[in-house]
Amino acid sequence: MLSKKTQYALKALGYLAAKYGQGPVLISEIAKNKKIPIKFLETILLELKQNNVLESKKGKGGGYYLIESPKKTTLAQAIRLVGGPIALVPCVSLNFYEKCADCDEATCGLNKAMLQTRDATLKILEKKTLAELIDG
Amino acid sequence: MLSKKTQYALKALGYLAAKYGQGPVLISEIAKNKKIPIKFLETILLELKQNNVLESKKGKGGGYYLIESPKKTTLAQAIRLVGGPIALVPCVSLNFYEKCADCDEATCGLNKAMLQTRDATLKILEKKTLAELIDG
DNA sequence: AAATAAGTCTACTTAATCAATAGACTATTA
DNA sequence: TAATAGTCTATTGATTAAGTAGACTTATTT
Repeated sequence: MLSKKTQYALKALGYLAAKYGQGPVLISEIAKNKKIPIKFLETILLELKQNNVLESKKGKGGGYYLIESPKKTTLAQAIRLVGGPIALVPCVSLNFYEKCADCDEATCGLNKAMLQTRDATLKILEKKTLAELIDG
Repeated sequence: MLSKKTQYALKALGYLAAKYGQGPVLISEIAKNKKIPIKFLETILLELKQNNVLESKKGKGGGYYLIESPKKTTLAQAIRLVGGPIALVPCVSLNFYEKCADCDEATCGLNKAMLQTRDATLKILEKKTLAELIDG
C-alpha cells in the first residue's frame, strides 16, 4: 500500500492537473476539495516544488501550479518523487534497492515472483500520466 | 512496499515449503537461516498457525510445519493472512477496502489507474504458490 | 514417575517511523 | 502598510518493528 503521503500527493497532483494553465491554486482549496490535512499537504507540495514538478507564487493571488503539462509526468515518477517505492520488496526495487540479508537473488524464488509483479505494475504506472488523474 | 512482517512471513513460508513433509522445523532454525529477529518471527508463525496455514508441535523435537502442500497456498493468500493489503490504495482493495473521502469512484481517475495495477498484480500473485518460493 | 531439557506461547517494553498539528516567519499584492 | 498566502521549524501522537522476561507444554532420560 502506498503511504498516506504518497496518496495525498497523487490526489493533489490530479487536482492541479485539472487546473493546469489556469494560474496558481491555493493550498487550502486543494486541501478542502481533496480532504487532505492542510499542514500535511503543505509539506508535500513543498517537496514536489523542490523536485521541480510544481512552482509556487507567494502572496495574494498565489498558490501552486504544475510547471509542465500533466502529460509530461508519469504516475511512476510522481510516486517515486514523494518517497514511495513501487516494488513490494526492497530487493526488486529500482530506486530503493536493498540487498537481502539472507538470500542469493539468482536463486531466490521470492525475488523472481516479486520481480514479475514489479514489472507488471511498472508497465502500467509508466504509461499513465497525471492527465489520467483528472476525473471524468 | 510490503511490511517487514509480511516479508518475513513469506521468507519463513518459503523455508517451510522447502522442508514440507520432513517434520517440524525449529523457529530458531528459520530465524537463523532467513535472518529474521526470532521473537518477531514467533508472533508471525503463531499468527499463521491461527490462520490454519501452519501447525506446530511443542516440546523436544517440536517446531512448525505446513499443514498442506505448498502448492495449495497462493502468494496472494499468504500476503493477506498476515495483514498486508495488496492494492496500492484502499479504495481498490478487495480485502481491505475503504471508501475515499473525497471522490466518486465511478469518475475518479486515480481509482481507475490503481484498479488496473491491482489486477495486474493479483493475476501474478494468485497464480504463484508457496512452492515457487523454494530456491533453486 | 520424576527431573530435565527443548520447545512454544503470552504479556509487556522500547525504539523507530509515519502522520498530523502548531505557530512563527517571509514575500507579494493592493 | 495591511492583508494574503506560501515557507520553515519544532512538537505531538499513532502505528509498526523489535526486543525482553518468563510461563506453559511436551518429550526424553534415568
